[in-house]
Amino acid sequence: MNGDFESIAGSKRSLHVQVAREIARKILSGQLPQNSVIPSEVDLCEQFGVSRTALREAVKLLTSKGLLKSRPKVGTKVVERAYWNFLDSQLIEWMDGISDNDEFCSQFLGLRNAIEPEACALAARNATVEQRMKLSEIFEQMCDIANADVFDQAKWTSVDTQFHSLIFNSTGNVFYLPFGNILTTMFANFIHHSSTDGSTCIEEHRQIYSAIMAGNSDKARLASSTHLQAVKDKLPI
Amino acid sequence: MNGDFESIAGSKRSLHVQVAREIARKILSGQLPQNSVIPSEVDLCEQFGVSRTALREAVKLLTSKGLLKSRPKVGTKVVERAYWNFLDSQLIEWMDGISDNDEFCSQFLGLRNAIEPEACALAARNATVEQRMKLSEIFEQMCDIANADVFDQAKWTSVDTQFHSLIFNSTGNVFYLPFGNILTTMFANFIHHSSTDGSTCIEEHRQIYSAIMAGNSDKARLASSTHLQAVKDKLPI
DNA sequence: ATAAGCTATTTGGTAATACCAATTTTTGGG
DNA sequence: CCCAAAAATTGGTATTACCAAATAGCTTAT
Repeated sequence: MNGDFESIAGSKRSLHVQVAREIARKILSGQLPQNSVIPSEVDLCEQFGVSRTALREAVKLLTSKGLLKSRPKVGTKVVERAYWNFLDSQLIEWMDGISDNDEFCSQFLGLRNAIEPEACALAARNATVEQRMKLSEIFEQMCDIANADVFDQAKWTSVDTQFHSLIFNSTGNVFYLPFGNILTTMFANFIHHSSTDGSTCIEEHRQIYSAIMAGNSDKARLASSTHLQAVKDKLPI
Repeated sequence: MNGDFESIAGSKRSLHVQVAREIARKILSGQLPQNSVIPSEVDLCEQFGVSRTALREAVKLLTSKGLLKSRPKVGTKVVERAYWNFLDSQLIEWMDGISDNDEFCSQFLGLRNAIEPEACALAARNATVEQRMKLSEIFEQMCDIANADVFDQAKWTSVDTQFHSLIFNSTGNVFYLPFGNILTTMFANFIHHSSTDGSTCIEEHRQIYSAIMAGNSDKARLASSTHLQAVKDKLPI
């Protein structure tokens, strides 16, 4: 029984996910270089102290995220970074502590900058009646939290996440759907809202909300851009 | 031996991927409804004529793409569509023939519209010297193909894919990397270039290329938007 | 020197078994 | 008759052992 095993077996999640996370972090951190061949299945089984089945499931998981590629006889290789699926929520979670947090959040904002204004514009045009009703409901909650005497950070993050996710879900475009989950993951793991966010952001959100409800896509796009610019100004870099 | 088995065993890809594809397509087409519980592992093993291990690997693969979620005793459930990762290349491939092709391409263009202009702008600012050299090389090839006596559609698609992928890789932002693969997958599976594309598009690509090389991000963004508008005008819807 | 074929290695796939956790059913007391 | 505790059932989790397929690199024969 080696140390690696204990640390893995003690945790909660299913075994192969834990093994996958360990390997993923070694890849993401560069400890296992791109194009290098990782140890054979049996070696890794010994190293992690798990069965071959569990390890194989882990390798399959990483293969599906574009981190590994297996071939008989050759072994399992780390594929080039260009093929890693950074738009996978689980992979994003695994990034925790790997790269500089501020830089990572800044890059994510670079993605939001492209996606969200357009998503808001599409939502203004395509949101269903049910989605508009739900958005109203969520916005009401945002107001309540922003106007409360004591600012509840956890609640704000939750509602903020729901607000932006619902917009992605209201675009009527399947390719925008995943961004809701990515945003949720980022908010939950990397982005820490300050206590002043509620009061200052509520007007920006109101602009987005009103434009979408009014079906004014240009105004929605603009309001989203403005909001993201404000978010950017708060970032350390 | 039932029919399902034969059709799967005869194919090329690894077994669990084939099983995963079968199940995925049933989910994507709505044949297995959202939130429904799929048959138990042993039942599915019989149905597909594969071992429990192979089926489990398939389920794991689909879980990682957000299509399924397993819990002991409860069984394996199809999760809601909002959680499906439509930004996964393999999932996109599996969509073939499921939804209306023109509509699907149109929606994809809706994504490109958001992402690519910003990617071009970032690339203009952040591309390394090596990346700029590589982009030059690719653009040269585009010109050659466009100016050739007979238009080679396969070559054009290949080079066009490389051109756009390289731009995503040159943004210096990890969240833009996966779009290169998504675009490659879409070009290979869904988007069919007409023979007139080469001659008409080359000037648009030149605008993008020049702006990036000149480090003019605003011009790059605009050139990309113009190009995508031209692409849109060619779509049937 | 070269091409055909062999061999060892590494992943791919199957089957049997034990285990654990959640739900459902049974059972027994009030 | 009701309710709660305990037992059986069910379905995913994990391990083990074994065989098949693929292939890089060596060997051997021409």
